[in-house]
Amino acid sequence: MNRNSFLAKSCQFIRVAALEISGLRPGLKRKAKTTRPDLTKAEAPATGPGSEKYQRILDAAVEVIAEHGYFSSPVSAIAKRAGVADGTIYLYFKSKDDVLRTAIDSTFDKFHRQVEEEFKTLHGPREQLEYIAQVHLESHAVNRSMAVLMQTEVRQSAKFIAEFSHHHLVKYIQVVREVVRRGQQEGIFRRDVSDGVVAHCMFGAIDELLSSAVFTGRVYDSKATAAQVIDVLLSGIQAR
Amino acid sequence: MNRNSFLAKSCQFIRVAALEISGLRPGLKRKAKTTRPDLTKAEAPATGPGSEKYQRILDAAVEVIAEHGYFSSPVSAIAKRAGVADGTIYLYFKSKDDVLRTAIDSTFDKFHRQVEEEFKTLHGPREQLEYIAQVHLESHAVNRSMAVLMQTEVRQSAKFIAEFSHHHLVKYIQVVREVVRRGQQEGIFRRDVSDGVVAHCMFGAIDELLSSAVFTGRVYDSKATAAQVIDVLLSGIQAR
DNA sequence: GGGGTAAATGAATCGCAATTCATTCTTGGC
DNA sequence: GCCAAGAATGAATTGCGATTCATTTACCCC
Repeated sequence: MNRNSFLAKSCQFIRVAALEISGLRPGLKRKAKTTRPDLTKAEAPATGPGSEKYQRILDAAVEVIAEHGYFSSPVSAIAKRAGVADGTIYLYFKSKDDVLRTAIDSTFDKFHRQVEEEFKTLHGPREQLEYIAQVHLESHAVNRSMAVLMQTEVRQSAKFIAEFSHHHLVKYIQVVREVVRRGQQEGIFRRDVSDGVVAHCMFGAIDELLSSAVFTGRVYDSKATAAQVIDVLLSGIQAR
Repeated sequence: MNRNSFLAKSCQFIRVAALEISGLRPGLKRKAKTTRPDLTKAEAPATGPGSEKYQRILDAAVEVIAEHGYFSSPVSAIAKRAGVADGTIYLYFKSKDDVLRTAIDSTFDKFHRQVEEEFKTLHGPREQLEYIAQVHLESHAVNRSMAVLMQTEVRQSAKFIAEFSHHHLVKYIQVVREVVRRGQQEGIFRRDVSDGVVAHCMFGAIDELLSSAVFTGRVYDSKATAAQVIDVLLSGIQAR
């Protein structure tokens, strides 16, 4: 058996077909004529991180890789889904690795920025933990493909993924630990359990809920579920 | 960059060298002469699941895949680690997939048998949950490579892995849910949280602790950690 | 010690897929 | 309309790696 025989080979034509119809395939696009002239590298450069094609490739990569996994997703499949030629991807990214890395990085960055922003107005350990849990659980609804990717590829042992994505996870845990520690100092959380253990428990519990939702395709009410998880966890760690 | 450039190419010679020295390499083995005659297919058939070589290949596969990941582990690397020729692997297994599948299956089976056995004498929801948590956390110490494998490959999106390993996870969750439900009926656990949410939280929390231990290489006291996790969880779900 | 059987070997096959690059298209200025 | 310059293309290159199979080796029985 060769290594791709377990790949579902279909399903991709749908989106490509959609692109064809909407006239976004290169060589067919005509309507974009007005978008470039008026903004001179201030907004959307032709090439580079800001361009529309750059984003399209990233999105396509996330979708394809979520469906088939990194190693079972040929660059050609990503290119096809994005509606560009294989070689075009290398005008925007250094390598196949680089596409995945970029996608994951930007998602984590967005998460951290969001949390950081909210923390400015949201004090109180309990509320902060609730907020994190909720955003984490909501990621499913925000971008299902990305959620799948996070559940599957981020834990890969492939060195290049493991190394850089580890930083992001550590950062998440770090944030939760600090909140927990502060709660302990303020006397609202019990002090006889390690903040590290609590942080990992929280991350793990939420991640597993998300994971199960992702794999079974089940949909849930992220607010209600987050509330339950946090309720159990906080009841478990509140000072008596 | 080609797809294996991130592979560490070394480290493998150590075990192979050990095999060479101990004379286990085929063509060098002489001492095994007495082991076969006296047991006529009752104990260790030459080929087949019981044989020593079969097990050696499985172990080698687990180690190599834990180090490099499934898709970055050529069959030739597994063969080398096991001290057999590439082709030999296909005398014992249908394909590369089959080797991994077998390894994972047997580990899960062992876990479930162990839990089932212990449940015969261990009644009481609290004790049962504690036991599961402990065995789960101990898996790290029992076989580190296998623990790494479980953390990395089982969650792969590669269809052939996802499909069959999903059953095992579902079974784990099922067992925990039943214990929780019984606890709720007996009135020791609160009834306003879903048994499913609790089960996923427990699995997720433990799995994440394990995962972090596996990735950071940190060692911990599995009994003490299990106690903390279960303490938090049970405090969180105990009836008030 | 010879012959048959089973096990093991590893070089050769065959197909796939990352990356490159010579060629073609597009565009904006003249 | 014509001409660079920059984008985009996709066929060709290249190398890897799963699997096969003709050949070799080990072992047993007579």
